[in-house]
Amino acid sequence: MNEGHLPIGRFARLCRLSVKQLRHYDELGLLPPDYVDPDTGYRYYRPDQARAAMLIGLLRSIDVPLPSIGRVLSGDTGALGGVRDRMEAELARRERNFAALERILADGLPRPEVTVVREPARRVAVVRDVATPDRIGAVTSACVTRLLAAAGDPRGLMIGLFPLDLAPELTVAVTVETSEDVPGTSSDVLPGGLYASVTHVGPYDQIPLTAHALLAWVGEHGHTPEGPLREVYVSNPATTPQDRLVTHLMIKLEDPE
Amino acid sequence: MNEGHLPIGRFARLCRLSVKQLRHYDELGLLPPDYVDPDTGYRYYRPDQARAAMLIGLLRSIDVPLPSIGRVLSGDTGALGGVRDRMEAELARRERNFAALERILADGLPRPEVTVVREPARRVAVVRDVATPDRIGAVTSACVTRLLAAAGDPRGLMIGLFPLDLAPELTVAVTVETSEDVPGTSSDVLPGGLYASVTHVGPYDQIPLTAHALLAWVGEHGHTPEGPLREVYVSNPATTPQDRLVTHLMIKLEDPE
DNA sequence: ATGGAGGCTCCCGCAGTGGGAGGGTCCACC
DNA sequence: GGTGGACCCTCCCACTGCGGGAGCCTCCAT
Repeated sequence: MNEGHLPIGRFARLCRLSVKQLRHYDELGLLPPDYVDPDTGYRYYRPDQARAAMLIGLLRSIDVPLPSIGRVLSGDTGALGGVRDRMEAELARRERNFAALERILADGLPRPEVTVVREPARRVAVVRDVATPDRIGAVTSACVTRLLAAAGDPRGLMIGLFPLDLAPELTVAVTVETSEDVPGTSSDVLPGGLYASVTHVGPYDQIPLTAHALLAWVGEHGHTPEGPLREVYVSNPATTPQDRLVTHLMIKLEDPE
Repeated sequence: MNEGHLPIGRFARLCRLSVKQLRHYDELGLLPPDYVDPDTGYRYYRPDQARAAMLIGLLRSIDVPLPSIGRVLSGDTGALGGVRDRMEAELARRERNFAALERILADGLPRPEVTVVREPARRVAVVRDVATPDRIGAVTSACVTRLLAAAGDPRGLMIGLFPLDLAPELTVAVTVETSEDVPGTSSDVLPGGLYASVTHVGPYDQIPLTAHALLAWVGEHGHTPEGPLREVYVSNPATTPQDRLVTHLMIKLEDPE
């Protein structure tokens, strides 16, 4: 221990962290003091450790978890990239949800018109994939692309199928009505019967809001939803502005005995 | 307890929350079940509670704290606005810090050129205000506006003063050199002496990054910073693109004996 | 009547601190 | 060479918003 050493409080002020934080980072091995007095336990830092401390502070300010910070500090150059990707996704999610909140503030809680319709059974070509809840949008559009590639120019509307349980892993499917087998897809029959249906107008990433309202309606009217949620993509997203995209959301009701 | 009642698991699936969450919200009084069996403790929900449950879910998805959600649910119409404001500030902060991270990814940790300069004492007109850490930017520009209004067209550069300790409440000041008293401002003398100085080029909200680097330099060179951080606003933000804004950051060093 | 799904309470754990108790140390000033 | 006050130490508890699991009870369809 020599001249330049700083006790923890002074060092904390220098790098604008709290004493508690520094002790915690020491415990985790993120930023061990240069010297610890074996008798008193006093921590002493070298001033040039401030740079690392400030990097920690910056990364913390964008909510990078401490273990990732550890990886960055120990020279894992790839770690920063991963951090950035996660940040980006997180920011996007925040913005989406923020938009939903704005919508609620403007229009109040959505209570869209729900109708009960009788749907025929439909023979469809299906493309499936497994997604995590935050990647539903991306995986679904990938499925759409694959289905379009396989089925060519479809006559009917495409219908997305999404499980009601938002499990950590869920299988999404995109279908289109067809009379014959389509290579590269599997075939299936969507059951007919009574469906509760609601029309969502607006961007796809605000569908959950309307879907929730539909589920609430189903509950309030004493029905039990059955099977996956259907999304019928009425508009062409390539030619329709986001605000005008029309999607029918439908959920099968239990058969009236 | 009657027909329409749902046990917790079914209700959870309906409104896409976990059983744990519902129990938690019950404990907090956010969403008490319609009926609790006094013998078994079983919770039973009315289907029309799903709408409230989904509102909770939506608000949680944007990280609104449960107590705030409670206020919204109990009809505090102002609460949603407050929520939105906090969300907005939070998003802005994230974006700022994200930009800082991008910068670091691109350029590496900043290690700008620090020089030691001798500054004369300056007689200045001062406008002060108290800010919270996240409102420093706004409060500072308000001070600038007030100072400009009081001092007219200043000859010298404006200098901002910011305490080094980032306390929850801090006093920021904006000054401009003057030879006579300026009504509507207080007068002060900025001490002369040796300063560590660094030039920050870029948006004002990335100043903390460079400021930290300056502090780190000061520490590494065995100095002790003294007094507030100075920011000398060299560019005119009205006519300079953000990326080219030049600001000198300076911190007084202890007097060499 | 029985089995399995689903419910209950209670306790522990997480991350990343803040707060505080209870006690030892350092240092500047007298 | 004291002494007071600032500073440091280690523990422990609290928070938020849940998830996991133990150990037990209840509901309902067969």
